[in-house]
Amino acid sequence: MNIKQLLTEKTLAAFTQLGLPEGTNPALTQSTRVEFGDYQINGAMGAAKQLKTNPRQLAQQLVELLDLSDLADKVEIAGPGFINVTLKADWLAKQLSVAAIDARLGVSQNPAPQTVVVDYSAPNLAKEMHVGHLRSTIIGDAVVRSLEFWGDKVIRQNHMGDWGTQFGMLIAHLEDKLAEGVDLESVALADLEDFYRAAKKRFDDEAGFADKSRDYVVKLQSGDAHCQKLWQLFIDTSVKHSNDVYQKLNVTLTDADIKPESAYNSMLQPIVDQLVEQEIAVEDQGALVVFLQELADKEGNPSPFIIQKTGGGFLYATTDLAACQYRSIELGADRIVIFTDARQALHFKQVEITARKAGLLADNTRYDHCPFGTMMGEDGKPFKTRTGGTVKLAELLEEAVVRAEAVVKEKATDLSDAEIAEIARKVGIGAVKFADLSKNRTSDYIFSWDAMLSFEGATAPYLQYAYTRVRSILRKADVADDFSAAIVINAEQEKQLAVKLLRFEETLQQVIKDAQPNLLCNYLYELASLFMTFYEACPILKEGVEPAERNSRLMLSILSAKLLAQGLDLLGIEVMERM
RNA sequence: GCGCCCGUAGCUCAGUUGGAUAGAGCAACGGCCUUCUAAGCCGUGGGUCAUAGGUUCGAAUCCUAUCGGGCGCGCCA
Repeated sequence: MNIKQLLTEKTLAAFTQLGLPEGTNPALTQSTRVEFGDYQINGAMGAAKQLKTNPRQLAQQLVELLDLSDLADKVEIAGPGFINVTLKADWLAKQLSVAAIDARLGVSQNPAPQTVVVDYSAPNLAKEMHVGHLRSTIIGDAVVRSLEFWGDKVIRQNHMGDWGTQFGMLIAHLEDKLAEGVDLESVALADLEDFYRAAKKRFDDEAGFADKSRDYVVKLQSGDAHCQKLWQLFIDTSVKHSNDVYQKLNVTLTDADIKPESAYNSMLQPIVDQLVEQEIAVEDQGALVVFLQELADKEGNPSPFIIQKTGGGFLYATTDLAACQYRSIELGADRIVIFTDARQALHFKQVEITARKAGLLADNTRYDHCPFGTMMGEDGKPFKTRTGGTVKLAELLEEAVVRAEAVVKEKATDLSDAEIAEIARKVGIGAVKFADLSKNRTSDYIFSWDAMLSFEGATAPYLQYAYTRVRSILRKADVADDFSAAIVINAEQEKQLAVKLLRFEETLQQVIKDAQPNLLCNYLYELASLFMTFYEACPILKEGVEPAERNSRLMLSILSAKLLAQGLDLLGIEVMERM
């Protein structure tokens, strides 16, 4: 059930009857204030402007043509030409009855499933995952889950960085460590960050090490068996580390989704040759460059895009072009969605333009680079820890669980240690994820331990708590999930909750269209908040509640619980029976 | 120098394709637990939407300029 879509269709039909030009925007939105009803049609004003007629008169004509008698009990014209629609309680109740017993909770079936390639997480395997990787990983995963719930075919792509120049340095260092007889797992690669730092120090300070490193990159990329073997050891360990983090984060990525940079190796030379052949790339100062007039500055200087270095080396530009071809042509993607930070915006514009010119990206493949801001410290400057490093993601997650456990222990007295540990894990991880997922800004964002680990207010624990409150009632009432009863909406709190419950699909559509899970976070918070208000105001199992009212409210509670759990699951946040 | 993103309450942020009186949370203050879990609920205060122009019935949203922040601009990814 998508009320907005339903009303939009009806409004458009009335527009057509009025003889308005096709494509006139009905501008139908959720009402901004309760006293304006549930939905408002703002399109009459825009249309009147085009036709140079009186907006209120046009709105009047529109209202006469609009037949909303089955679902609305008020359709009023207000102000300069707003049309306010107030939904009928009976109609809402009927829709809710359907949704409550529906496996998809009232969300319609995707009429035209698409193949969507989603590129997210993409850690650099030379280093340990740090907090900067959080956004791409969990936003991407939330969008993936949403797309799959809607019914699209999703192909996850973890574009891991495993082929860069740092690997020469790491392999050289690893070789020396192994020669010293150091155990690989427990010592050498136990802490990837330390290992990287040690290698980097030698690269900067130790005579001959830098040359050896560069030599090893060339050997690695040209297929030297020894280098590849060492490299593989390193990659395996690093991937294992990433998998640990994914598991802790409740992220759906698996080894099957890994399509690292190295996987495109054999495609690079042919693509470069093709671009030269097509005269898209030209030689300039020894390198092969694509000059993009589309991104020229004011003076008309085209934007340069290097696809092959002097000396024949490839760059990430080349790899990303190969990824375009693989995803668009080979996988047949209708849409490619890439989650990286905003610093790469220009790069991906260059990739798209070049790939389209060269036919590496089909015309009917939509290419969405979804950027997000750079992470800043609490002082508003680029984020660094006191020691100048980064906060490890694994460390943040551990801290979250520890802090959550302290709170759970304080609040809950009748839970076993095992239950406490489980709740702390879900609450802690959920809090970290929700704190990040609920922000939309494409601008820079501030990393703060306290904000990340807050359990009060608009946080995951608030939503989880709302869920446990409903479950507690349902346990007490001893009703099954398929409990069915007539829904009657009387109280204002019931009405507000009812409308919100029926807006899940609207929200889901928006999340998918814009690749913005924060809209789902907002929705779920509002849903939980309205449930809390309903819970406080409308007794269910207390004495004096008529059976019909009790059962109706139980129905609202059941659907609230199901939607909260489903919505949180799309965000990769777990719920629990009690906390 | 050129380009991209951004500037909303003390702090962190929402604000749907331009809509009515700009909303939450935190912090502050005042209420609410003998009754469905107080990680909660109800209420109060707090804003020249960076600044100045412009477009129009209507601008936080669109355009221009200025100031401020971040980032990017050829052989790292």
